[in-house]
Parts: sequence; structure tokens; C-alpha cells
Amino acid sequence: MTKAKRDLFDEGLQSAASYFKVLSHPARLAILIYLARTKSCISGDISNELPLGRTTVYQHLKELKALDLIIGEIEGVKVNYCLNSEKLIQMQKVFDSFLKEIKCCEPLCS
Amino acid sequence: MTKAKRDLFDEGLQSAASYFKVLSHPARLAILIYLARTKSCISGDISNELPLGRTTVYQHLKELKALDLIIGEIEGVKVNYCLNSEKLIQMQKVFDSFLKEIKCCEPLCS
DNA sequence: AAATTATGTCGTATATTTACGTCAAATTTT
DNA sequence: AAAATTTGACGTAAATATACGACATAATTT
Repeated sequence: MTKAKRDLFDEGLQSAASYFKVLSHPARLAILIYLARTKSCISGDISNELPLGRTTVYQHLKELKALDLIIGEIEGVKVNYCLNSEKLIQMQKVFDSFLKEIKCCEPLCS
Repeated sequence: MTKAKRDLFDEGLQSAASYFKVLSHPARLAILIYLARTKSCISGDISNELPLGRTTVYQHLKELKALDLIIGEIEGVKVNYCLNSEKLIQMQKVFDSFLKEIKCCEPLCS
């Protein structure tokens, strides 16, 4: 079996989990930080910056794009990537509301 | 090959990524929320609550415990689980500082 | 037009995660 | 003491993630 049990959970949890998931690899965090610093850059630049091959970086970019956290504008042969700050703000709200949900109460044990 | 490239990244990024990672599955989010609501409960209760088998839940609990987000106090045969709020607060700080880092700038494209 | 540059696609190998059944051990309950 | 309960360890199958080489395509540069 080993079906996709993920689907059995609340949609809100699934959505939150997928935001957490896309941030669960240091390469993707590094990409976001790099984009924040450079404000915009082409895909190739990023692979030069990271200890990863170009196609690997491309895959990470695809995952970030799938969640709409980054935007890629085509400029001739090149693609100009940048952060989607609206979406990032939205993501932070999801995080905040989750953390608020679990931090409401004092612990019993310990 | 396919070595563990994770290790090549900045330690801070790795640590942040591992917090995001432990939250990247809806089951673990559901466990945290359940613990927040019940304040404390035994492992078996959790598997009854979730659409997952006991050993699967146990594995998720182990991952949460590995990052110290939950505490398990042994009480005879049973184990009393609860949130480690100090660690949760620490985690939120890590998230905040990461998000601040990438949200400093206005986007160029779009 | 040929060479270069940059991206994107495909396939694939390896690693990791997810899910669970089985069994062992320890404590309670009967 | 036997039965039941609860946890933890181990093994394993299937799914997913990670990493990259090889090739195709399209635009720029020479």
C-alpha cells in the first residue's frame, strides 16, 4: 500500500504543510535569500552561487515557482527570477496562524 | 553519487530547513495541534485520532521529539506527551528571522 | 550562418520519507 | 500468575525527493 495518506488530512493542514515543505531544503532557502539580495537574477547565476548543478537548481526553482513564491519573467533567452512578496506575506500569515494555534496553551508536563 | 548535498550549506540554513522539514507533513501538524488542545495525552490516543496506524504515528512522534518540539514523560507503561513551548518559541524566532531576511526588499519584476 | 549562451525536458540512480506489520518487553489489570 | 495494554524496535515495501548527465530548443553574439 503506502497510499498518499497526506490527502486524508484537513485541507488547511495540507496547505500549511506544503509551505513548510518547500522551505525544508537549505538549497531552496539559499535561493530565496539570494533572490532577496540580488532582487532579480537569471537562473544560471544561482547555480554558480550554490554548490549544486544547474539542473538541480532548476528543479528547486520549479518547486518554488509551483507554490508561487517566486516569479520568472522571460527576457529573450534568459529568465529573470524574483521573489513574489505578496505570496511570501501570505505564507507568513499561514505560519503565524498555525503557530498561534499550537502556542495557545501552557504545557502540563516537564 | 547523489551525496548529501544538504551538508554543504550554511549551518543556519540547515537548522532552519530542519525545522521547516519537521512541519512539512500534515500528520505532524495535526499531532502538534492535538497536543495543544489536549495539553497532554498518551501515544495511543493520538493514533486513534489520526487516520494512521500506531507505528506510523510513533515515527512522527519520534521526529518531533528529535527536534525537541515535544516532550514524552514516562508514566508506567504509558508515555505522556506534551508540547515543549520553549522550543516552539525558539522555532518561531528562527522562522521570523528567516522571513525577515527575505522580505527586506521590494520585488523588481512582476 | 555558425558558435555561444541559457533554458527547459527526459531519464535515471540514489537517498530519504512514509506507512505499516510483527515481535519483544514492561507494566497493569484481572 | 495469566491476560491485557502500551510502548518501543526492527524490517520492509512503496512513494517521493534529490542530484545530475545528456540532449533539444531558442535567442544572441560573432
